[in-house]
Amino acid sequence: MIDPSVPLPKYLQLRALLLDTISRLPMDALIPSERELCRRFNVSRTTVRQAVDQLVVEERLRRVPGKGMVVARPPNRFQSFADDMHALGMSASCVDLGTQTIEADADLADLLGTAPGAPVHVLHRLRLADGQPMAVERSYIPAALAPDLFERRRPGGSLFKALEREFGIVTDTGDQTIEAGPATDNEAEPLDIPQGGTVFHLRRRTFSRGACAELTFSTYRADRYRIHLGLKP
Amino acid sequence: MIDPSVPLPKYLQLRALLLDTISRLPMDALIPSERELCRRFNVSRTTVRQAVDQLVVEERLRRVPGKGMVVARPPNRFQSFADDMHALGMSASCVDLGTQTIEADADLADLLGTAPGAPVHVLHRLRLADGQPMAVERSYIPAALAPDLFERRRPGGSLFKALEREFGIVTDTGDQTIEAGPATDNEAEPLDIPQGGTVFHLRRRTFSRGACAELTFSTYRADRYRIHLGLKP
DNA sequence: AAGTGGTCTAGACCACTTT
DNA sequence: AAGTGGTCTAGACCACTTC
Repeated sequence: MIDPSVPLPKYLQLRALLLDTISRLPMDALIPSERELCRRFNVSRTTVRQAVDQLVVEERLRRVPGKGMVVARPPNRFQSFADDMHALGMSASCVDLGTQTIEADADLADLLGTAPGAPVHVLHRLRLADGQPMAVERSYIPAALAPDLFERRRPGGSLFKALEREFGIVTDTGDQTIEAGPATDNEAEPLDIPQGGTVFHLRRRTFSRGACAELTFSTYRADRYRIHLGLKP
Repeated sequence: MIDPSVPLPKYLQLRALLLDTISRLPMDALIPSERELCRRFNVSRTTVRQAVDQLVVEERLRRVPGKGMVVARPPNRFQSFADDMHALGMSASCVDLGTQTIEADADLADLLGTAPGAPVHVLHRLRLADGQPMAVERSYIPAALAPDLFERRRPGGSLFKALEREFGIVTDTGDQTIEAGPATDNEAEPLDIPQGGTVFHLRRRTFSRGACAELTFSTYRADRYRIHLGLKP
């Protein structure tokens, strides 16, 4: 199970094994005790605690003194559109408006951190909440990270889930800029709002292990949408 | 220095001592080595590492293998308006438009987590960037937390700094909602924009040890302002 | 009473940087 | 060569929960 000869430290090997176990378990499930893990993997308790500590920081496990360790809710993944709408009590749906694969120009390459001219997948979508238009989105994904994305992706499904399940890309950080202003005619039409109506312009990048995995420009109807953020120092 | 009889664990006592040291040191300063701290405070290396580990997670310290431990940049405090503007390359200033102390109505009490009728300080400010109006803000602070806030606060100075320095209130979490829409006449006038110009409406709450310390409604000119966010899962 | 996580000790060897 | 952080061991006692 744990190979002392492998260059990866024992506690990280153990963490990976625990993560695999956790992912198959329901929330609040009790996992084996620290001392039991020591016996089972033949490592010291310090090593077990080092592995567990990290999972606790990552909010995958909770310690319960006197009881044991239980599986915690998955950490806040980046808000998918569907989750976002459900939190507001609305149903979410999505219409694909088109896909293509282009070569990155200088600006796009700069934002994605790829070489200029590198192939990039583009996904154009209309987001609906309770059946009414809420946003239009244009997503860019470096083709090197997900070569046959459009063949493997379930149309209308979550882009994040496809990246994670089909290509093993788990996003870990991101950045976002938010602007507001009047909609252009091109934007107003699919959103079903008057020309010049107020919209949010969002630009979001999400990163996986230091590389930009996804760049999305969204235009949200400001009359229907409100952004909620939790802040941590 | 470290008292084994006190109920607080040694590693937390040590963490507090280190935090005090760190706060007086410039960024990238080298602090004593782990083994030196063991000798100096007469604790085991495990205990030292436990204290340091926490400060590393909190981004107050960085470890440099082979070198030592250095003071890291202070963690992202909540963006003060001044910091926000400086990041955009603009100078920031502030004009106090008035202060008063009121009794919380039901809505305000709900948002602040105080009892209805509890006294609340209100601070009304105009924010300027490069000398031009950028935002108007209305801040509410439970008077119980900062009784003589208006006597002790430096006019035009940072509210957060005053709460921290004068009342020991350090904010640890927060939430924020962002809307966009046309400005009302009341808002447009001090911001020096046309009636109906696009503005951001921000509502931010910051918490200190579980209690709301501050509630601020801001109206930002959308033609000059852009929101930047770092995202973590 | 037995088991759990929480804290703590006193060592050890490694890869790395500095001198 | 000396010092540093990174990893690891094999114990220990405590407060707590469960039986």
